[in-house]
Order: sequence, then structure tokens, then C-alpha cells
Amino acid sequence: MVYEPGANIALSQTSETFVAKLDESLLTGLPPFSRLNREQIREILDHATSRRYDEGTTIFREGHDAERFYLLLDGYLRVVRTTPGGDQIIVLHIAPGQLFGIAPALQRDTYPASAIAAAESIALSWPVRLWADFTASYEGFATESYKTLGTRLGQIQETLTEMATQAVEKRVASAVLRLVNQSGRKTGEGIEIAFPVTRQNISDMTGTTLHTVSRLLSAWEKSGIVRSTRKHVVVTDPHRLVLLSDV
Amino acid sequence: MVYEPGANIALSQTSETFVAKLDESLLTGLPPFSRLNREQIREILDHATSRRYDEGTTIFREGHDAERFYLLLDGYLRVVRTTPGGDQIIVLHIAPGQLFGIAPALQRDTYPASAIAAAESIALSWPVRLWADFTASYEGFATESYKTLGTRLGQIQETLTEMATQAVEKRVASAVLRLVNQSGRKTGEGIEIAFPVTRQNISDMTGTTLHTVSRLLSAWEKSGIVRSTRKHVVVTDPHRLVLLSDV
DNA sequence: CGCATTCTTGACCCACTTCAAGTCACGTGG
DNA sequence: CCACGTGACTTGAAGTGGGTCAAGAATGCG
Repeated sequence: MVYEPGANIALSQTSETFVAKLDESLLTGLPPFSRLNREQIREILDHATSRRYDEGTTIFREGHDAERFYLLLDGYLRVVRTTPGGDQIIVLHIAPGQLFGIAPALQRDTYPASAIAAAESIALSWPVRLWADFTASYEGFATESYKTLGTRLGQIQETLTEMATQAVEKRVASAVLRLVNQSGRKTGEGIEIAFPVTRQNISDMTGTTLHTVSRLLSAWEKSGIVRSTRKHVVVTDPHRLVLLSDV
Repeated sequence: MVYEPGANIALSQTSETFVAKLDESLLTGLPPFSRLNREQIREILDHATSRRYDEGTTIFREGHDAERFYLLLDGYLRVVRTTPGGDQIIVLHIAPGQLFGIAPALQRDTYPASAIAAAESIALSWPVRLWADFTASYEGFATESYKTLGTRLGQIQETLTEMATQAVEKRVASAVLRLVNQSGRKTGEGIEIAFPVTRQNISDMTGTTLHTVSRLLSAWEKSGIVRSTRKHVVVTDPHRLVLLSDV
């Protein structure tokens, strides 16, 4: 019970699909909706489906028909690609407040990767046919969505160059820092990654083996940079980790 | 003189910036413009600047202000990212008929990578402020542009997974096949990559060293899969190369 | 013809992977 | 509440892919 469900109390129930009214405050302030008035947000929510996903649940699968697009309200997701050979790699993570599964924005009719709940999560979703309506009717929705996409493309390119040019230790250091930056929360000992992460997960982010990750974390723990337990990592000395990542 | 300038005779002159009228046939049939009538294409061309780039010329640089967006008419480009440490990797290639430098589509104000002419090339360009006009005025322009972006995002993810999971020989085989697929032309001996490629270039695509690429090409040449000379590769047995790439 | 790039090839070596054999943590069910 | 089973983690030992170092040969441009 290291992980606690999070902020959106209104939704922290166990029902699978919500018909009940969603609170407008859920979307207020999120970039894609920031320029909309109360009424427009109401419309959007009235078309939305809300659903809870247990840790480990697949939300949609690579290659499947893109039928819906999503907004993560609470929790964390892994976006994963699997090779024909069965190896898988984690392309990026999704944090609360972000759109995902926005294949329609790129005129795709299948999802390019799978989305898996890294922790218990809650997401809204809409059928893709509404995408055109949203972008046409809501000022700023398209703009902000494409901005998200741009950021994500940048991130992936970043990961790609890193993968191609850096040694394993740097890649793992960067990966851990990325996790901390997008989901870190302060604790007594340092900054902790807010959802369960295994050595295997980290190796899937960095194209190495769980063994190597384990050895690195052990070494870092000995020199006081991190503290880690099962499925859980706390960075106690972020500065030294940054040094390792970009020397 | 292995490389010959290509099809667009109207533009194969050496002048730097064209003011002369561009022929409408240049854009007819290209996806982003396919649904437009003659008059609309005329408008678009009247706002375009045309320019020739020698092999090796940088068209725009990573991190610089995105002031224009481009369409490649003839030639080939490398899209390159450089690390702080000075290593560079080739993210993808651009073939004739494709839009590039379309940062504005993703609401970016700087280019996320550099574009370099891999061979003598000719491109049209427009100031970014016209992007909004184009997407608003021209049916299908936005749609097709985002489709391009979607394809490109897919390609990069593909490369990323490959980088993270495959051994060097497979990565190099895939890279060569990718080049052949998007710029191959038949010759007596097999399919040849239509622009100059060095061992170093291939290693920049695959995150390895020019030495390793050289050894691989030598080995493949001995077993009759490729023939290669300075800056030039011909695949004589594509099938065997596919086998190497995806066992 | 000379010089700069590109390419080749051998020899060495080490960072990682692979293989193997555990230990540890935690949830489940008797 | 304890025993059991499974998934997560650790750590040694051995092997190797491919990077690094080094030297030279080919190619083609000015």
C-alpha cells in the first residue's frame, strides 16, 4: 500500500463504467480544455465514459482498431511496443491530465502501441468520431492536442538518440530521472517514483536486462544515490544521478 | 556522377531563389494537394520560395526558430539529431514529394532536428504564418499533413524498438533495407540506394561504428548479398538481407 | 599529382549479456 | 496465523559481441 489512489475522490469508486454525472472541475485547467467555458465542458463530459483500470490492465493494444481516444484522470500508464520476437520496450509514460490513444489526430485507424496501467488508473474516453467535432467546436482543443503530440515526438526522439549513443549506465540513470521528473513526489528520504516499477520495467525502458539494472541499482544504493525496495525506487541524491546521466 | 539530378527539369537550374513561375504540375498528385484545383495550387505556388541545396548543405538546424515549412521536390534529406557530446544520429530520411520541417503542425516554435541534403536537392518553402491559412483554406491539406506525421512517428517508434532489442547486424540490415525501400532503383546488378551513403552514415542510423558497418558490408559482399563502392550501395539479393534483418 | 576522405582489416579487450543458483517479499488459502 | 507458491530481486562466473586502437590502402577531387 505504498501507492495511494490520488486526488480525484469523486471517481475513486469501483464501478466500471460511469453514467453518473462527472464533475466539471475534472477538466478545468487541463490544457486541451483550458479555453472552454463551463457549458462546453459539460457537453464534453456528457459524452465521456469513465472507467477504472487495475494495475497491469491493458487499455488498448498495438495494432487494434482505434475506436476511442482517452484522457488519463488519475494513475500512470506505460506505452509499450512489442516486437515480433516477443521483446517489449516501454516507449513512454502517461501522467494524469494527459490525452492518450489519440491516433485519430494523426489519421491513423489503429493504435501504434499498447497502453497498460502501471498503477490503478482512471480514464475518460470518447469514440473517435467525436474527435472531428471536438477540434471543430472547441477553441484550442486541436492546438493543445497537437502540442502534446509534438512534445511526445520530441521525447521519443530524445530516447532514440540516447539509446543509440549512450552506454547502459547513463541510459538507466536518465530513465530513472525521467520517471522521477514526471511522477516524483517528495518523501523524507528523497524523491520517490509514484507508481510501482520493477527492474524489468526499467530494463524495458533502456534496452538492457533486468540483471544489469539490478546491479546498477545495488551499486547506486551502496553509494547513497538511491534507496530501493521491491517495485519501488526513491532517489536520495538526484544531483549525483544527473551527473551519472550526462557526463 | 553516380547520382543524377532527377525528374523536375523545370527546376534543375542553379539559381538560388526562384521568382519565376513554378509549374503547377509540381504539386499535382502529391497527397497534401491532391484534392485541390488548379487555381488553388497556383495560389500556393505563388507564395512559395524554391531553392536548390548542394549535397551536405544544412537546410535548417535543430533548436533554431521554425520560420518556414518545406516540401522536398527532388533529392534526399537526412534528418539528424546531435547530442551534447557531439554524437549524431540520423532519425529518418525524407524522399521527394514529402513535407518536412512541419514544426508548426505540432505548435512548436523551434525545429526538433536538423535537415541536411544527402544529395543535391530542391525544395519549396513557405513562411510558417501561412500554415494556418493552408490548413483552413485547403481541403485535405491538414489531414494529409497529419497523416505524414503519423507515419513518421510510427517509423521512429519502429527504429526505437529495433535499437533497443536487436543486435547490430540486424539493425544494419534493416537500415539498408529501409534506404532501399524508400529510394531504391533497379540497376543491372540489383537495387541501388539512390543517393550517396557512407559507412559512417549507416552507423549513424544504427548507433554503431563505421568499422562495424564496414566489416558487415564486406562480409555481405563476400556472400553475394550486396555490392558496394565508395558512398554507394547496391543490394543484389534483397531476400537474403530480409532474412538477416528479421530472423 | 597530391591531398583529404572514405574504406578496410587485424588485434585486443571490456562492458554487458547469459547462465545459474539462490534469497527475499508478499498474497493466498488451509 | 503459518505454510506455501510465485514473482521480484540479487549476485557470482563465464563468454562474447562489437567497440577501440592502429595502420594502411583505395578513391576521387581540386
